[in-house]
Amino acid sequence: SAACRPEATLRTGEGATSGPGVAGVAMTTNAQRRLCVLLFSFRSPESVEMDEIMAAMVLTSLSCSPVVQNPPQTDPGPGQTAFCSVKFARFLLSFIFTMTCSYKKKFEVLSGSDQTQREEDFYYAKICCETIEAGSGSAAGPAQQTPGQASAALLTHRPSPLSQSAPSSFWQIHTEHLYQACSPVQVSMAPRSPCTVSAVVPPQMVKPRCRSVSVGEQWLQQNRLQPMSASPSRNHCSFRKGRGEAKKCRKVYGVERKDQWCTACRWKKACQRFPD
DNA sequence: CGTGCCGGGTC
DNA sequence: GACCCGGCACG
Ligand SMILES: [Zn+2]
Repeated sequence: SAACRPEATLRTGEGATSGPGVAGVAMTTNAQRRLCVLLFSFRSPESVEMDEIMAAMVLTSLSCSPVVQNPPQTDPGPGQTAFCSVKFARFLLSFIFTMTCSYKKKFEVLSGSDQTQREEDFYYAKICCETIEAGSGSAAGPAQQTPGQASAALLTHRPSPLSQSAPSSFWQIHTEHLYQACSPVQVSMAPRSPCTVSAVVPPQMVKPRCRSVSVGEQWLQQNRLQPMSASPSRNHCSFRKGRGEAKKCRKVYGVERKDQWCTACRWKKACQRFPD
């Protein structure tokens, strides 16, 4: 019922990603809001402008989802939390897409099939968030396999004392390539919530391939310890104007569609739709 | 040079 | 308040 409802169904391009365009991204969140599912497929980008808009929307809804929010453990303040979640969401998206891209490429090489024309292949990524219990750090086992699916990657990220800005929770990203099924495929979500997402997958038979990567490594690399150079302020988050690398309304919508910018951007103020 | 946006306007 | 813009700091 209302246990799970799609938060966004959209198309996105290379905006928040790198590599080939991404068409059709659907996102759902379960009742406990601990699990998030991205369903997407690839294709060659056509309308780059539209794609970038949608990519920004995916980012927004993903970063707003409690799956990516920082659990109220250390409570670093509202501003910092928002910053971290947006940044982490951006990182998750690009990581998932690039990883799926490389998997897709590798599969094409191995199978010898040119799949550039195949834009109906659907992939999906489960993003699980389990708050860490004191002591036992072992999370529930990998997501159960469903007929018609093969594991493309199983990613995990565990918090380390070095990762200050990373959410202090257990992360499990499970991306899968859907094939073999001819008609609507059911994607099961959390065991408790009876939420399902259906997608039409082309009839096709290929052999599955597995690989696993660690998302924690890259996250830590990209968010190395803050330089913390001679800074007069003793406040926690006092990084200066480092021009946060985020697509703002101007770059997303373009100057010609200025009427779609948020009011802050229209008034040359700090963007409030895509904050850093 | 394009972009983000602070400070400082006007109505 | 809403709205506009010069000018500067980034990359
Ligand atoms: Zn804006």
